[in-house]
Amino acid sequence: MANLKQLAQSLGLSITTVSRALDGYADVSAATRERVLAAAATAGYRPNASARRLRKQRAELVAVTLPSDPGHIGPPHFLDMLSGCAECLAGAGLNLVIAPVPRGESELDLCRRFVDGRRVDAMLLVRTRRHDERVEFLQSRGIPFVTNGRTESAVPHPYIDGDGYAGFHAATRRFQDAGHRRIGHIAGPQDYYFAHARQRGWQAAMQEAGLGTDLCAEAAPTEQGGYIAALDLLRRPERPTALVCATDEMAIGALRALREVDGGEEISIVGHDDLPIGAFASPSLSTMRMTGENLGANFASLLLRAMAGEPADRLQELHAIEFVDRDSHRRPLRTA
Amino acid sequence: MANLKQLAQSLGLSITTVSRALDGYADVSAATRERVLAAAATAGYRPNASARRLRKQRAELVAVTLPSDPGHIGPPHFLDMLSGCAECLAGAGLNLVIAPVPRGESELDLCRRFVDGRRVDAMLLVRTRRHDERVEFLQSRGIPFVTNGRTESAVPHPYIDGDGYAGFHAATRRFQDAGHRRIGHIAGPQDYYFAHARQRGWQAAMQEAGLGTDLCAEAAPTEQGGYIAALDLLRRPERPTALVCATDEMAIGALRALREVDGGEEISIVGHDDLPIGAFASPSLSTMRMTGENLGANFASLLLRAMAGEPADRLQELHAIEFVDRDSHRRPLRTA
DNA sequence: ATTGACTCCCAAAACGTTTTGGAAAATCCT
DNA sequence: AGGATTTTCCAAAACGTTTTGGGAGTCAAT
Repeated sequence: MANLKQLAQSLGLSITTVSRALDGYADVSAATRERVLAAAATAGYRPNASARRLRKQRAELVAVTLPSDPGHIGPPHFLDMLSGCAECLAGAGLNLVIAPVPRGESELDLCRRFVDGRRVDAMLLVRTRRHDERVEFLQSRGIPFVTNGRTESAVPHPYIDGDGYAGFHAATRRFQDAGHRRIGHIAGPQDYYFAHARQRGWQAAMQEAGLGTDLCAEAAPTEQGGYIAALDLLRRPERPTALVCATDEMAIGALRALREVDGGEEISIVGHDDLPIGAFASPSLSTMRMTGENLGANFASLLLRAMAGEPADRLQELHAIEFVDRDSHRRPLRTA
Repeated sequence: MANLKQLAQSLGLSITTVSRALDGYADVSAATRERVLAAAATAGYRPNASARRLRKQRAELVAVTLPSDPGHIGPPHFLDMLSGCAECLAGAGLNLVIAPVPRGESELDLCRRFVDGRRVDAMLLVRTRRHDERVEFLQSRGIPFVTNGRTESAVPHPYIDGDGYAGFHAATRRFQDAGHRRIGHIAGPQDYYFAHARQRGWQAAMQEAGLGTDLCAEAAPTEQGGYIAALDLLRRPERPTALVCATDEMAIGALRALREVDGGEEISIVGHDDLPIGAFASPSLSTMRMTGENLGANFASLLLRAMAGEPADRLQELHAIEFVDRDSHRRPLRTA
């Protein structure tokens, strides 16, 4: 309610002493500290955030930019991740602001506004592109940041990511072991790193097995995109017997295509992300997920370490992918 | 890059004049304004946010509390709403911080921290409860806020909400008109206002038609909750022929139950929220949605008006619900 | 009595902006 | 020419905190 001056006045102490008492400095006697603490509690005193920020030259804020490009803002569990992240940051006195890109402005402009206006102490980047200009900008400014997803940047930066290449390689291999030879890939936009890595994983596994890599369709990372891409693949002369989809959302769209096309229910399919809703799809969606608990908290603690000055190359976490087996990946393969 | 003092020095002007030139005051000559603007542009000057906030006694921040209760944080499209909201607020110079409730702390404590520490100028509340202590607290502090969802608070407060009562009443009526008599309701937690309103809508329609209201099951507002509730209703001796579900997520869970139970595919079902994924469910999910474009922007502009001092009773928006017809609500009714 | 160490406290500066309350210079009106 | 008015600028205060650089006292050792 009140400010430091009033509190000090009511106690007959100086502002300095009250401030230091509250901050637990040693050069305040135990007796006065008690007195100050009690008075602060009954007055409901909270230091004015703006004043502290100005004095300490720290905004106590972290921004995460939200892409607003392709209809969808990101996977549905994305907010859970942000929430876990914000909670962890709050433990360090930092608040998380979400910064969607306004129309007519680029993601880069947005970063510039936040960084150059000293509105934030650090940034979080999600949905990284293979070549991401935001990364270059933040590196040039020397402001701490962590990305969720890698980039092809020449100079290393902190990131946390799942090993999509290995995951999709393994998933494709698994289909091959089950006897599939025509394994299709429903890919996300290839300028996103995650989409490209997943496609490369599928591609490599096919090539290693001496199989063709033309059963591939790229689309928006949404249910609608997956639906369209699946229809495309199903209409080809050599129709796939199994589908590896870049995301669960795309896989769920593809599932509808499979239901609508004759013989579609014989086609196996697997997604990625482990959306809760996948368990309730028809058939229930087999998928994969990044290992590890609480991605959000992990993301946050990487950022805290980056802010503490730890070098980038020690702040790169690549997590293994694990399978979540349900029904959709093992539909009876009709041996043609 | 630089600050006002350096900029002024390099121009041979006073801090005052530079500041006023940048803010477009009339008492600075056109010539000097040009000069200042040019210098500021090349220097990449952005006013220090903390300093301005301290001086203007405004945090330029708005917080939205995120409930972290029942596994799910909210419907999947929730982040889209927040994003639209944040974008609109940014147009007014306000940033949106997301504030998940840390474990061991109540939503009320969280509000207190933000409000009493002057960390925010206003608050947004979502997932309101019928009796919501956050509302009472914010009212007692006199800080502007808007809720997404109504409450049963005695004193009026700004809100934006869909007319769930009318929507569920109409949906139930519709089933009755199609010949259904045993219409079940899958309800959300009744301490949430939205869940209670929707249940009351169903209940009223049933009573008006002289039908019983015992085909009701309450569960968590998730796919899993809907699944469990549906199984419960399907096991009853007098099984429902149609289901009205509080949310699309619950409806999607219920769809799985219908697939697993004999004769389940004869049961009609409708949800609420118009999740994109509903179009890809099997069968495609009929649903309903609040009318109006861009809920988030609407939410934000209500808040801006509240901050401008407009009285609460002029800031209450109740939007009609419209049907989104797909396949699930008109499955052939076997006339028993 | 002086020195040194230690304890407890405080005045004042600083953070970078916005705003108040003029002051000087130029212009206009009789 | 002299007053009134307008134009253009600025010094200084204020916002509320943290931190710097001591300043009194007290106590023990010299």
